[in-house]
Amino acid sequence: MNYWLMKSEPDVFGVEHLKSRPDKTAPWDGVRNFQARNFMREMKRGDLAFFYHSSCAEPGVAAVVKIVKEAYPDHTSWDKKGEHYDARSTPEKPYWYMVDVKLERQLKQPVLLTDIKACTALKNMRLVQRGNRLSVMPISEPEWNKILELERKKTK
DNA sequence: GCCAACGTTGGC
DNA sequence: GCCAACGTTGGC
Repeated sequence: MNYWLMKSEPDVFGVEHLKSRPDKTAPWDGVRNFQARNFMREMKRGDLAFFYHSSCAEPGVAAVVKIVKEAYPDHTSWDKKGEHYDARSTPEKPYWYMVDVKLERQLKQPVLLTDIKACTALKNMRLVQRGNRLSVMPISEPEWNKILELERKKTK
């Protein structure tokens, strides 16, 4: 099993949106970055990911989600009227992919970016390295556990 | 295949 | 809203 972190802007699609979806499940569409796409294609059903809120007042990990459907073509890429349209992608030759995620649980207290930055054990995370802009990234098991530990500490 | 210009991300 | 840092594009 692998661990991941996936970023989304809560104003556009946050944990609250996911929660309100049928079966608390939604496609992770709109990723238009090769590295992020490739990571999504490596995801396996049952993998866990942190749902990270970016570009907001308090950026940080807000929830745990589970990958419930492995990578399949992102149909928003051939919707000409949509925001995520890309002429290179067609149903015959898809260019971009997405996975389905299901809300596992919302964190009792979000683990904020400031918390993560303050934690020496998490120094090597891609998330906190300079100029990081990747929206989907792998996380090591120790890092995964450390973040959950930070959650427990905050909840106390 | 290099690299400048451009657009985007995302924290502050 | 600013701007640093990065990925992508396109001219050569």
